[in-house]
Amino acid sequence: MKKLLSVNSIINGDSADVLANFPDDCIDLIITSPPYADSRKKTYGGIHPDDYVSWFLPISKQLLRVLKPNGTFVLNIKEKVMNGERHTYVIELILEMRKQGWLWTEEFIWHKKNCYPGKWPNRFRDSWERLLQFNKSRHFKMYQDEVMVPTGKWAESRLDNLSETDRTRDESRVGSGFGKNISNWLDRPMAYPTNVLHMATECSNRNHSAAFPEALPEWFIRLFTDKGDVVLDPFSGSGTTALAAKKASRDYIGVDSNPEYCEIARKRLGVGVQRALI
Amino acid sequence: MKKLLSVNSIINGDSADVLANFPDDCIDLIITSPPYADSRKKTYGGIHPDDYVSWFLPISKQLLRVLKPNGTFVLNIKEKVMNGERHTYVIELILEMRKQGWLWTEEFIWHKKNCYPGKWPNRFRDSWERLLQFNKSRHFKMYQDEVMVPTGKWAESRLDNLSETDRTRDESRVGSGFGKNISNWLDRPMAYPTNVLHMATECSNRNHSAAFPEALPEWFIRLFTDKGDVVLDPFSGSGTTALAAKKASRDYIGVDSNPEYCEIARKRLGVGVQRALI
DNA sequence: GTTCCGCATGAATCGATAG
DNA sequence: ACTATCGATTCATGCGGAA
Repeated sequence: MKKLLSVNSIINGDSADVLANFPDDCIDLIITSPPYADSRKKTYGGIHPDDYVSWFLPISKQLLRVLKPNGTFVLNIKEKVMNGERHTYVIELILEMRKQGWLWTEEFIWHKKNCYPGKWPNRFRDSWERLLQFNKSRHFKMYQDEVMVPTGKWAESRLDNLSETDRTRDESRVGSGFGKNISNWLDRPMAYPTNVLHMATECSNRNHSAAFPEALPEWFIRLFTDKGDVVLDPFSGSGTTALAAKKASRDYIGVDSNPEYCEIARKRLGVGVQRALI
Repeated sequence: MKKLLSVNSIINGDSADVLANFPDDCIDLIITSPPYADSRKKTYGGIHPDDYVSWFLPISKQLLRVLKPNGTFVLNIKEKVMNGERHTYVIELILEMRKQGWLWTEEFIWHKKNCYPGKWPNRFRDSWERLLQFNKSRHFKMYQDEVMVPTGKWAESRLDNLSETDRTRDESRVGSGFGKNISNWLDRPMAYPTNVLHMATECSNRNHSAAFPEALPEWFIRLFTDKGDVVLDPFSGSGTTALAAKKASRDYIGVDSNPEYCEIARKRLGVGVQRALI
């Protein structure tokens, strides 16, 4: 039976099941922030940390199958604290995914500049998350020029004509790799970024829990795909990844088990249900 | 046989052997940056990544024994790239150390603002390292007030008259949590830091190559110890940890297998060989 | 005394070449 | 085939000398 791929749509269903109907090697970039262990119970059912790896492995197996050989999988994840310790399910997951055939190419750090407030006697606020990069082969697409940033303070301090306000505003843009007035940068020296991304979390009070800021998938989409490529988010939630893909003229596929989230995502994307054959 | 502890000294020898002669529960804080896998071949012999875990476990076993129940172990480490992938020895080490009885309390990120330059087709510059916090029990000493930092907005609003150079210097102090002119901060709002530390590596030191900047051990020493406590670095190298401990009025013990590094460290510390019984 | 600029210096990584 | 060595690439920082 010929398998079908629904492009530019948000599909309601369990990721493992939905992905099983996708053909092989059809996705250019997977970027997702899966439900964290034992959190968001109301919407996803709450996977216990001890069960997290065995829950995720069937999905990552499908992801490996549907990803093109030169594609990339970016997994946003962070381990919970349990009994005063960081749980080990994330690092166990890395080891198990490598056994499935994934290459663990890199670990980016997402530094959340405005992380959740709070105070505990034995731990500071958690202001970073992992962005694990997995690949199917060592030869994957990467367009580094798309995410270049202005050089650091060393160079900026020698640009006398900039006002302090301008400089501050520009610095805040450095993290995302691109602002709305890129023209300001055209005459500035540019450098390649590092594997630490400085991005503030979006604290919008929508009906859904915002997993990550739009700038995050946008950055990886520009880095790892061409226009017209297919971007998949197997836990699309409110559709941030899909929206970033659409804005960047990429095709998107979102999958989520929660029908209400799917509706919210479709509204944000301004689409009904479209189907296309490949 | 009663075991002896040499306080305020740099001991030349293999860590596992030297530590075996320490009494139980005598160290308040261990902070170290062990030789990274397959690097610094000339001075340490170069441990192959595949052998790293089995090489380190006997040492971590001794460290667990000599650490006080309310003490802390901070391990600075980062995995190498091998065959296009991040090697897994660090995350395997975490799992194995937990089997030894260590609690993996937290993972701090050291964001190296001035990381090594370079360009590759499939990877950006690596600008962060892990600072793994291990403990013997859930009830460890922690003095959060000692590392509070000024809140973010002050630079823009209150210090407009400062030159860019001055401001840059002040900002660089923020990462360490304390500068030489703390008086400047006294009237500013202070906040607790997060688990991301922004520190530049010290790159222009002539005689010795320090693994990490002095501000790094200084920060953890203030956070996890009282004055008079004993700080151990089982891979002391040029003695940066010991120097930070001495400046903070803590006792120190450094161990290094390289006699020349031991001499450099002793010179920096301004000591010969002192022995003290406990 | 400031400010500005030049320069050396890194816990790096890849791909090609040589044994 | 598999390992060891080498050249090319690249940029934030702090120091020292100059304006």
